[in-house]
Amino acid sequence: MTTTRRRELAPRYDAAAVEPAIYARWMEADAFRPADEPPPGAEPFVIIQPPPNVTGALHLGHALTAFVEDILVRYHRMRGDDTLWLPGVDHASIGAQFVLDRILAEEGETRESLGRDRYLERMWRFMDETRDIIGEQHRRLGASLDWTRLRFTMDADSARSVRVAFKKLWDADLAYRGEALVNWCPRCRTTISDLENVKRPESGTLWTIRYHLARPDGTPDPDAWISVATTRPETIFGDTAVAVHPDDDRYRALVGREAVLPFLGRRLPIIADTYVERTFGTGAVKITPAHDFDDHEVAKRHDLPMVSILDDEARLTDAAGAFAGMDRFDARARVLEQLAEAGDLEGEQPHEMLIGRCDRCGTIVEPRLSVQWFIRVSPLAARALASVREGRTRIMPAHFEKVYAHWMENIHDWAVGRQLWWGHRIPAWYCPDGHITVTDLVDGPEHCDTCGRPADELTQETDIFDTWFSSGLWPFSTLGWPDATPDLARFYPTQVMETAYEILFFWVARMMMLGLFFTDREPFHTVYLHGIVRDPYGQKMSKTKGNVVDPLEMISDIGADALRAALVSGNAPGVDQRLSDSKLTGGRNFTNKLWNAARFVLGSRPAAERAPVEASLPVRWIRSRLAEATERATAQLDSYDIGGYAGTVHEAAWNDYCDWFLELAKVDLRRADATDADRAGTWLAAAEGLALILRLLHPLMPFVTEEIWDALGEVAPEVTAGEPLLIRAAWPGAAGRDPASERAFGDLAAVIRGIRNLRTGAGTPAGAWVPVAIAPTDAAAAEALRSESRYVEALARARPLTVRADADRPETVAPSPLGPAWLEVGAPSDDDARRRSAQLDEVDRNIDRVRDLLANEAFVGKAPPDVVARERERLAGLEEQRRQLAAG
RNA sequence: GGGCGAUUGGCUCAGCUGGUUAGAGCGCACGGUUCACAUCCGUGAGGUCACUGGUUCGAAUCCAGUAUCGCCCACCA
Repeated sequence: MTTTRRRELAPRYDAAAVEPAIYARWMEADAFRPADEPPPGAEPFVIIQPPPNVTGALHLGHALTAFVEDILVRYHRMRGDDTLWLPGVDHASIGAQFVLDRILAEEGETRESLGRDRYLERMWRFMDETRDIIGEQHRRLGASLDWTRLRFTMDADSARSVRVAFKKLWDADLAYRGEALVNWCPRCRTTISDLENVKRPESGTLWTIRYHLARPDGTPDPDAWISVATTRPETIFGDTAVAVHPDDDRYRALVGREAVLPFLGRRLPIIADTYVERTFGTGAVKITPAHDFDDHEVAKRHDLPMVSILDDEARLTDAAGAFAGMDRFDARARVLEQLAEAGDLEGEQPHEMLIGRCDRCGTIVEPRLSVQWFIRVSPLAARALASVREGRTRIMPAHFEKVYAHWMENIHDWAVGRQLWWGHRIPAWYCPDGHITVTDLVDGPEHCDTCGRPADELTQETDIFDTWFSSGLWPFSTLGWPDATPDLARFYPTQVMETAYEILFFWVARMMMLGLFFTDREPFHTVYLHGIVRDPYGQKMSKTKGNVVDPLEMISDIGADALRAALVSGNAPGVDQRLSDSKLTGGRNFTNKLWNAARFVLGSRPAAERAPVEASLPVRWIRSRLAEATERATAQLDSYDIGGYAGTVHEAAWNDYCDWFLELAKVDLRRADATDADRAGTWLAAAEGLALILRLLHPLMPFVTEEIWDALGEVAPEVTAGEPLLIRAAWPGAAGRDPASERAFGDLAAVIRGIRNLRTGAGTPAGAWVPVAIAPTDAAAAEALRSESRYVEALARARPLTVRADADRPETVAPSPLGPAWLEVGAPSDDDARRRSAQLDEVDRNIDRVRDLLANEAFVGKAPPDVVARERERLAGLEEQRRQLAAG
């Protein structure tokens, strides 16, 4: 005699207590780390985590990224793939400096007061304080990252990858130093990329200013002028020409003459260029080559001088004469004032325009001429584009491939230098003779590559790299590149890059370009882009709007599993989603449902030994249904349809297993005439079903499933295969479909639904037992009804259930494939009659439709045979329904 | 100015390469304190799939155009 073991699950699931304990158990079991050797024959499955910023507090975007990746990783791990999910943290140079500068300000220090070395020391201390925070937050999400491989973009290995990469680019003539116009943030005091220069419409003013024409002696003619329109009068000091459209009759005579620049008296040629819009402003444009991208192009075409007038903090330089030292906006006011006094301010009007602001600090960005390091990207972009065009890397959703292509085709050289301190310093050294030496040696070059001058006469470049340069190497630098490490051989190229579509250009494009150049392989074969998580009204979440949902708060409240279900359900790649309370509640309710189903199963084990027993129809049915769910879920995960997978397992668990199967199982567990073996068999099937559902659900809701698995394993190790940890359990196989049982049970369920329907129509109290009769359509139906009657009775609360001929049936029946069923109680009401006639009408409409379809020779002739056969079958079913409804 | 996407019941969204009577969750109505769960169960109402044409035996799905909304890119100072 064996004793039946039980383990009680708490009446309520306490996520806040369970989740940390489960995570600790996984860590203790070292469950996230791939085996030391790849399992024989196993396919690799590798995701390199997009490294969150070291300064970043966890937001829903991180959470969604982590959830999608964790689902894929847990799934592949269960499948036995050689699975690695590698975590990282990004040093976020400009972002980190922004944060540290604010802290320093509170301490009464500044970047300058500390100087580069002390500033960096301070930064490293700051890093030590903050580096682990984001990882800890990811652990609360349930992210099963291999923490033993945690990487930081500023660690020594990354630094070497960066140096080696840059040296290779330099040697291949893909890195160069040159003068160009760049976006300058006067507050961060660095160059920023086009992508970091965020342009938004703002209201400004368009001023009209008179530039007097030059008389032969070079002095301004008080009676002749050309009026130019500008939104930035302070740039006047940098003007080197005035441009008009070549076909503009108003100005044709002036082309070739000269105007005089106010304040400075510089003579400006009046040139013709098609860049000028005749209809805008006055049709004449002041050309400021050093502070405007368009003007810069014009200047290059016309060989104009370029005069820089702004310093690092956007104060005017000596080039502005008396205005030198003035802030750009103060200067604007003074310039306007003085022009007005001189009578040369002709007019002003409000003007809507695009203003570029620094993505980081919001300061208005200033185009500025400077000498910078660039990456020549066109050859890199060509390869990166071909990889996607030719399908070696797929982007999901697919329409982003067009966006990607468009960007790659119009790409400009990448200004990679940043005038910041926190980051990887560009490994270039200058010799007094002007030679440049680039090296990947950690201590710098031994001598000038060109003239051999010793190292102590060389000076290193002070600029650092754009953060995205080290990020662009991430898929392989994290695995040991440039060394041929075992990890690199084993895990590269990776499989999936999952990230927000917002950083397709920032990051994905750069990884593609650099990955192909350095490794000759696409760094991943699938790019999964997720959308933005918005508030219930479709607004972007932001601190200033106060509509931010904090994932950690949600986790304390409803648990990580619930948040995962809420965020992932119904989510499609590339589509923004609105996160509402009802979704979050839905996630919480689902964990609760699962918990309670498990409580029921664990608590209802009959005190009997397991014995072989013929499986009941519900048991055969649920096995088949779960096999089908497994098949679908597997296909959906294989095709990265995460939302679809969540829907599939949700429906299988809640609808099929809980609402139908467990109710049916109760019938057999509780009926008085069941044998011990029957009960044991039913319970075992329920436990097996639960175990299967736990496996299917584990990637979505790892904590609650793991906790239930633990309890289930104690009670019934035979269904958990003795595997103590669900995270290590095998993903189920999809075999076991049983169409005959599905069909048989489908018929029975139709009878049950029909009777429930009649009850509601008749206003029968839900708890009341009602006598029901059913007239089987044939002998097989009669047999089915008799052998399965107990299920119909219990689920429809129909007792007694009589199976007999329909001689005495009333008009109101519930038609079903097994025959019409009716309540043997009370007299038919008016409602009944209305229902019946509505039902008849609908059936008739459908019969007509299908008959017409089948009478259409074009349909029968051209539609595939299986479609025609299906319609024939449907017609037969409808006609049977009609017979049953009408016979009364 | 270019490009991309969206438009499906009150709300949020699924509906892949065209093939049952277009689905789900929430909300709503009605009925339920049956010993897993009221964070639940059962039943139901509610949609001419934005509009107009076209292709097809068959269109929410493919094509063209229109309208509205959203996003990205871009050199009107």
